[in-house]
Amino acid sequence: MGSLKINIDRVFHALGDPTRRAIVEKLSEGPISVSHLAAPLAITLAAVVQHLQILEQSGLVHTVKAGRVRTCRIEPNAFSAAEEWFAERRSEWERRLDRLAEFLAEEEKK
Amino acid sequence: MGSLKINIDRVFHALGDPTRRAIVEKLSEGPISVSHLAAPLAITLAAVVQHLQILEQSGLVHTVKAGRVRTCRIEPNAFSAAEEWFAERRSEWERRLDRLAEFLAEEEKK
DNA sequence: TAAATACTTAAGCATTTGCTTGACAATTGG
DNA sequence: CCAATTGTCAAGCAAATGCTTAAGTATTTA
Repeated sequence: MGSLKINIDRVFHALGDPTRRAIVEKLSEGPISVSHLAAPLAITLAAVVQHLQILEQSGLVHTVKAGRVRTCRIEPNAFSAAEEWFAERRSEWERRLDRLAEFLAEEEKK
Repeated sequence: MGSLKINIDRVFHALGDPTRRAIVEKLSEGPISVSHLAAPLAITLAAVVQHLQILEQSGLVHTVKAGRVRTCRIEPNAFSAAEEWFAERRSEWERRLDRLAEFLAEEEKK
C-alpha cells in the first residue's frame, strides 16, 4: 500500500470551505501552479497557500516544488474516503427502508 | 417537484463539523428525537439544537414536532447533491487521464 | 393541577478561522 | 549580476463558530 492513511475528519473540514472547494474544482481540470490557482481567486497568494496547506494535510491535494514553482494536483484517494462515507450512510438507511417495506408487506398478508 | 432546492455550500459546511456528522450518522439508523440524539453526545441539548438548525437549513435533515417531541430524520436529497459534486470532479479528472492515455498510446505508435 | 419532560431562545464567551500585510527566501531570465 | 518571478513565514485582526448557562414555553403525566 503506497497510499497514506486518510483522516475523514480533515477531509470534510477541508471541503467545508467554499474557497477550498473552488481550488479542488480547479485542480480537477488538471495540475496547476500556486499562482495560477490564486489568479482567479479574489484573495492574496498567501491566503491560497494557507488553504493549500489544509488541503494537503487532509490528503485531498498533493504538491511538488520544482525550482520556484509548486505544482498542485488532486489526490483521488481522499475523495474515495469521503464518497465511501456517503455510501455507508446511504446503505444504512436504504437497508432500514427495505426492512420497513418487508414489514408492511407482511402486515398486508394478514 | 416536491423537493426544496439544495445549497451545496451549506451542505458541505454542515458536514464540515464532526458533531454534525455524528448526528447524521445516528440519523442514518432511523428517525429519533432531539434528546435521544443528544444523550450520547458530551454536549448540552442546546448545542445539539443549534447543530440541528444548521443541518436543517442545509437540507440534510428534516424535523417535525409532535407534542413536545421533535423527531429528526435524514433528507436524502441533500446527500445526493453532495455525492454528485464528487462524481463531477471524479469524471473530470478521469476524462483528463483518459486523454493522457490516448495521447501516450498515439506517441507509442510512432 | 403540580411536577416532570422536552425542547426553545438569548446572551455571553473562548477559540478557531480566513484573511491581510510585510518582510523574507529561492530561482530564473535578461 | 540584477531584477522579476514565485512562493514562504509570521504577526495580527475581525468575524464566525461551537459551546455554555440561564431563563423561558409548551406538553404530558401522576
